Amino acid sequence: MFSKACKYAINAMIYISTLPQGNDRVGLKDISQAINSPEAFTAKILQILVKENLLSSIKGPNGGFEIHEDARKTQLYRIVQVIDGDQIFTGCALGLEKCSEDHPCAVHNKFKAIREHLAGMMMTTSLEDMARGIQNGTNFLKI
Amino acid sequence: MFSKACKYAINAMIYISTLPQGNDRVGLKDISQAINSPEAFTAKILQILVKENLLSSIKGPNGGFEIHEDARKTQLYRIVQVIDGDQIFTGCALGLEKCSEDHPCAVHNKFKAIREHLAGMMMTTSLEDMARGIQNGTNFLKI
DNA sequence: GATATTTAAGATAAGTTTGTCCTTTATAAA
DNA sequence: TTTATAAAGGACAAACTTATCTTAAATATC
Repeated sequence: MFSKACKYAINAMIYISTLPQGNDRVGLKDISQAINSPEAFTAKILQILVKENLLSSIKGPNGGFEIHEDARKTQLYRIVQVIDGDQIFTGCALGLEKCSEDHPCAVHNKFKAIREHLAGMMMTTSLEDMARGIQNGTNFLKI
Repeated sequence: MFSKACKYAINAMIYISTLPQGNDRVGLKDISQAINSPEAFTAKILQILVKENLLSSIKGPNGGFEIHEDARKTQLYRIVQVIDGDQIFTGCALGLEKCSEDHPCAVHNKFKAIREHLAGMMMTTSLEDMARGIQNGTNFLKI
């Protein structure tokens, strides 16, 4: 469904969103430990998120990553879009280059519903929402 | 969502299912042309489907691939399972090794619905069903 | 039985994703 | 101003997927 990079991105962003605002600066090491991901690879992914302004970073001692108030409202849809592209939301399930209502692949209609279900859910789910489940111990970021 | 191998497998199986029963033997060349796929790679995928008895093959002159009556009732679910495994139907969306009701990932519940939607659809859709859309020109296998 | 045809199987190559390592840049603190 | 720390960036390596090529095996036709 999602690439590993994308899974790391989502978990990392949710993790940072669980930290108290204003006191949420956290280093790479902590992040990759919290989500059980390879450190250097995670760094690359965070770089992309920083460039896309979904996350901010501070270099130097006591540096790290922070996620600001607005960014905590980021939808999961946006993270997938930035890391994996939106192929999963818009692409043809059977790989036809030009799959459309006028020229539908074999499963076009059946998949439309699923894609819409997925996109809708991802579009209406924010980091904030997900962070809540982690904070109260209902949901988990690793193992 | 699905690997290329899996997309080729589904399209190939649907294509063979569109041919009239009893007169449905078709060669690799025709298949890969009908679904616009690389010939040698398609051959590898068909080999797997033959081994799994979803398809039968005949070597030699006038050889090719055939799909028997029962096999036309094969569900798309089965093809995905054979080519990609059932990770997509059962695996954790965020990559947790042990994601479950008791130890759910951040999106566990929201994804459950989508996975069930997908699995249900794939489980209730057969090659036969899809072949009909191709036969009457409503749906397409390439471009 | 010899020949031609077609799938099976194995080796290998190309491309992509995942992962690591090393150097550079920024910056806080001494 | 120097030093230490942490992210950024580039190069490279490993693993996996996709794709190709060559040889082997099976079989229909002559």
